[in-house]
Amino acid sequence: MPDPWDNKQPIYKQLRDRVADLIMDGAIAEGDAVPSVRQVSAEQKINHITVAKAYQELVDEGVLVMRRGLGMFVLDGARKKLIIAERTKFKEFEVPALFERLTHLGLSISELQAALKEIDRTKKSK
Amino acid sequence: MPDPWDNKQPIYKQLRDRVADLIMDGAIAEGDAVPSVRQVSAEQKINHITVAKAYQELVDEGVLVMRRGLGMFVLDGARKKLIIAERTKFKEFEVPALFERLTHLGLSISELQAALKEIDRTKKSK
DNA sequence: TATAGTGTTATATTAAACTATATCACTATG
DNA sequence: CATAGTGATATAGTTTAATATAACACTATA
Repeated sequence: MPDPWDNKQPIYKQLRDRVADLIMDGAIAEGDAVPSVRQVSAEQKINHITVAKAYQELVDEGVLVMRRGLGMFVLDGARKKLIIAERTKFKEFEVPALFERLTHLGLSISELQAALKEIDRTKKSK
Repeated sequence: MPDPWDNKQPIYKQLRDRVADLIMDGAIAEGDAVPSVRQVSAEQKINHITVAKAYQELVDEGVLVMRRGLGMFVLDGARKKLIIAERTKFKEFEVPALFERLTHLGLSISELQAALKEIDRTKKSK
């Protein structure tokens, strides 16, 4: 398997997004510890400072809290908070950008809808 | 007005996308010259090498051609070629990523559709 | 009280993107 | 043929991201 990182965004940003997704999905529950900096660093073969930088972003967002000597933990209420914040980002920036993209490509909203439903069917049937 | 560049992608990539959009929209017609490297460099206050790098990508894609001493020109058939290539990128990569994004945010395809139509109505009524 | 596991900090190095300045080769036009 | 407008090239410097290596401070536990 090739590296799971693309070069369109810094690794620490991608890692932050990944952890945020896991929290929003409930795969990492509130109160739980997030995988340790050293563990992620070793498993993903990336520098521990890169991992710490990703976690620090989530600390700044009020999603994670650091307990000295213990690790980083998901705060209570973090899941809802994250989803609200990400939905706002989505509607404010990503949806308008998507609309522009459709316009330039000469594609309709219906065509996008069809493509999304196609993926939905594919996922459900496995 | 702040800088029209975001920091999520290198400037030369963003510039390449902008020019590609102009060509797909027909704002720059086939056979026309694209704004000169020096002109863009001066207007946007970015280095000329950054501009040349953006244009070079479009040359490599078979969209632009360089005529020594004259400038860079949009090739015949480039518009259609670009639209086909960009639509492929869209369906192969962007739509699946969008589907995942919706899943993580707990949003439905219908909700996205509604948000897009809202933008559509806003744009049409101006 | 060692030991191992947390996150943090410090130093040095590499690579990519971007910048500033200057110069070169080619083309059309006065 | 001089001039101004093309893109390309060369040199050197800054910034950001990421790396490698080492050491530090704190916490739980054997």
